Amino acid sequence: MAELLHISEHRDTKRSDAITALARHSLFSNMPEEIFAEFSAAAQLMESEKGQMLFLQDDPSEWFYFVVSGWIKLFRETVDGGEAVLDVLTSGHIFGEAAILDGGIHTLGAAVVEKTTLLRLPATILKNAITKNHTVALGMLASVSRQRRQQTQDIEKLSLQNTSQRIGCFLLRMCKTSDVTSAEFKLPYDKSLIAARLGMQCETFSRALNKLRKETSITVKGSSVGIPDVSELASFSCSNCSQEFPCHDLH
Amino acid sequence: MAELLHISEHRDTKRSDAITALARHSLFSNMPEEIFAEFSAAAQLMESEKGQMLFLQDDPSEWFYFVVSGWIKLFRETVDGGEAVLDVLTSGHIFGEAAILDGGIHTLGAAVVEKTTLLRLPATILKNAITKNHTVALGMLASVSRQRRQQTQDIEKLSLQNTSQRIGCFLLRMCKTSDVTSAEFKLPYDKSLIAARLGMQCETFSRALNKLRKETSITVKGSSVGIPDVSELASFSCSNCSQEFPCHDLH
DNA sequence: CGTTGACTTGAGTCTATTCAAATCCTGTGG
DNA sequence: CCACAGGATTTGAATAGACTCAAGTCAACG
Repeated sequence: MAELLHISEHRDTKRSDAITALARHSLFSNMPEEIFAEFSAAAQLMESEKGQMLFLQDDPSEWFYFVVSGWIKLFRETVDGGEAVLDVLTSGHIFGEAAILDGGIHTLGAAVVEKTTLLRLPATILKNAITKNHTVALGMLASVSRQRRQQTQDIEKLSLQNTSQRIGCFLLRMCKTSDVTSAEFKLPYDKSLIAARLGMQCETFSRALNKLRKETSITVKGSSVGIPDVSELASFSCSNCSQEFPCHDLH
Repeated sequence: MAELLHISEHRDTKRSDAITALARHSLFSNMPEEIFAEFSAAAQLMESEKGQMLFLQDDPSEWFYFVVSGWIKLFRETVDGGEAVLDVLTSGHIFGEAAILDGGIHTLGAAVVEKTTLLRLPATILKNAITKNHTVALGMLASVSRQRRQQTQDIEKLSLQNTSQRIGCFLLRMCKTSDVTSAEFKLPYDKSLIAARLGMQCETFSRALNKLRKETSITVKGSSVGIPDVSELASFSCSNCSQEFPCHDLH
């Protein structure tokens, strides 16, 4: 029993840490305490393994989720097997909440990309909170607006940039601050998933990354990327962007 | 003076008709009367000619607009001359309002596509109304959500459908009701603009439309389109869609 | 050490683009 | 009412970009 107790204590710690993180999310941070308490009481900590489907497009929405750690992809699947990856999310982001505004039906599917810890929250609480409380409605409005801006950018990029440029912009978004001149980092998830997120095949990704390596001074070794001259990469990638570097990450 | 008076009376009639139409828009229809009165008092009737720019991307947002009649395109322009058309709007739609949620800066440009009558409304009134009034905030939330759904669909289509299929879906959306078996109509605006809206060149549009004509039973003569068998066109176009026909028009 | 999955490379193909030229349409001035 | 200029649309030819399928390489893991 001691062992179980210990595990349970550990789990409780994890859960309360997760709720602390949840409280920092912009949708929750301005929320009246008594409403946040509802979410906090109902939140369920979940550990999910790679490949698990959390919901599918057209499912009725019962829950929405907060990512504590790990990676989640949002996607749409077509009748004949195609898949479009609309977004890939990690710690600090919520997903599935938009269904509340879409007639209670998910417009995207969500799947676990690698071992992920989530908080699962009842959609009804959020739905009621939006209806009842002005502050929550404004928070939701800000959240949906951010998504709209992000999608606007994605459409622009799909329409106007070639594959190398899209990869270049993706790499630039990995550079945390906007005023760095050089950067080194690891790719956040599999190349094949990055390819899907950018709307290309993985073979095309591989070749386009090679082209980017030839035409700029970036280095790539496995998942390690070096960008010795950020502005050089920006001028290669963003000539077909409407925005100056940096293409802010709009999450 | 009689003539002037007559014109002025005519103009007043047009303006009040426009305001009646405005009142039917979902953002305004549930609004408290006293708030709607503010919009109604401030609304300015505008006649705009083809080519006029209403605002550009990155402009500070002072106004938003309601389309009384005509056509408006929303677009982004890149550094080196490319343009992505994000949407094309007509009677009954508003645009430019999203800037209120984007830091007061327009994320898209707006241009008149053909002679258009607009109501111009001060952004500050809407901004204040959203802040002050819960119902207005909920209306705005519904409006932004609709845009988000629409963009999600656009991204899916850009990622997964070829040019002929995208045109096919566009034609299907022209069929007003979802249960028709056949339809005849005129294209709503220039083919070159449809091409841009669907993310392709006009030459490509022309060829892809020919292909669609060869592979389905649709007829095209100038801007007149006949669809003798809607379900046939749907099965050609929507095999790469995640949704069953009809791809609802989400405006 | 072999297996598995991720990634890369090669070859061929297809789709959409570019540039150029022809054709169609429409509004306008005569 | 007609001829015509200018824009819209179509067509042709060549090209470029991305995709598919197949094969090979690499690295992690049991």
